[in-house]
Amino acid sequence: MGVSKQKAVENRKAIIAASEKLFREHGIDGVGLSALMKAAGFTQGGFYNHFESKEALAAEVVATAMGKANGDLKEMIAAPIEPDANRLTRQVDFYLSGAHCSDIEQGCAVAGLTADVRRLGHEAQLHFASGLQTMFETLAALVAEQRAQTGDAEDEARREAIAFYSQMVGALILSRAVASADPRLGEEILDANRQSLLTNFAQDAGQGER
Amino acid sequence: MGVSKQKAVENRKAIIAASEKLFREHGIDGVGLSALMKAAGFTQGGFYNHFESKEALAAEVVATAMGKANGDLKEMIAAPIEPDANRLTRQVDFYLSGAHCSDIEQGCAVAGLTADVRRLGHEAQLHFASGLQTMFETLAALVAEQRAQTGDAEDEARREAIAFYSQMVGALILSRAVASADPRLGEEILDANRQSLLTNFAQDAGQGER
DNA sequence: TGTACATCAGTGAACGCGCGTTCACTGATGTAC
DNA sequence: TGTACATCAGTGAACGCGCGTTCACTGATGTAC
Repeated sequence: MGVSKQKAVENRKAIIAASEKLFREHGIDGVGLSALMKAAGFTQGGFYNHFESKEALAAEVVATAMGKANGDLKEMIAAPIEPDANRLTRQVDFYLSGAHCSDIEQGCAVAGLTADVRRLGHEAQLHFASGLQTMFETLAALVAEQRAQTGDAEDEARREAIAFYSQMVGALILSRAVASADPRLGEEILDANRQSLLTNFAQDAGQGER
Repeated sequence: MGVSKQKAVENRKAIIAASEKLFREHGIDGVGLSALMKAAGFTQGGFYNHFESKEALAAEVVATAMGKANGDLKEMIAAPIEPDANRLTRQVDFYLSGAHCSDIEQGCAVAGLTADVRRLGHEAQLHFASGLQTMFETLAALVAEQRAQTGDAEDEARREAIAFYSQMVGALILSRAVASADPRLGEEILDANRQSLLTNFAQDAGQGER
């Protein structure tokens, strides 16, 4: 009831943030507007002061989630690292850790949203696709750097980056799908993929492709 | 209005079959019972003659879908093959084909259901996990056969099978997620993974895995 | 084999409920003079 | 700087709608005699 413009902008962000968590956990069809608004600390009627529809909110949620994921990745890459450490290895270890796997609300946005994106509106799908492009570009640079021989095979680096990321996402999603019914299998999936990824991408610097 | 027992059993199966397609396409929260029954050729009231609840139906759908997927895979493996052909290669080519990618309703049940399983009831999750176990076992045998040296490294074959399948599923799901918004990216994801999988799993028979 | 009756798959209307969305109302914020 | 008024974020009740589920009813199937 009477709120400064600045506060209104903050509140809008709070709705998006709360929605992202709930969407990831329960799916977009799995939460109602009243639950979203309540989680953000408001009553449901105010929703339409900020968004045109639930679908419009979903599009913004996807956009900010992808932006954040890309930001996090770039930050991690920019951070200093011990000279003999391997960034891809570190990325694998983090991504396929039990902690990341069980933290659906705050973990990787791609893994948390991929399954639902297909059923969202066009705008949300565009944001997702463009966010994924950025992610592949960042990872491709990382792979190229890892391979030392930067110049020659940019396409190859991108292909590897895509395959690398696809496997990570697949592993995480499968592991989460069985985590409750068969926790041991869930961990086994993470372990097997960690080992495979390290062997195929992170360690054999530029050796065995093709 | 009076139906033989045999016909009733058939009708029940028809409901499960129709539900599987609709669940995969729209998610379990995305279709109502009236749509499910209508797709199977009935009116909605009859649903509870066959199932205790929507959740119970979902559990049966997951069970039959996983059973069918495992049956298909085993059948494919049992089929004769030219002496120099590679079953894993053939599997990759099929799985990551554009046709399979766009056929969500009839394609791989795991890829079509994985994302929703986490939000289903316990029974459905159990069926999914046990179906996935079977799939891994079948694939591990295939990998072991491929590696020629069957005896020594059963664990290794299973690990590779899990990683192999995780990457395939991840690729398919990511590709589907962007297929509408960015079809070229969707195809690129399939291509990059196909190449990666062939390099890492199907071709270098028993060479580079520790 | 024929008749009488119980069963139960399928129908279609109805139930309460929560959904996404709309609306009249409020009052502090921000603006005009 | 002070006063008067428009704005608009937030409230809470209401809307129609489709959901999952229930129910009385139907009539061919299957059973008992």
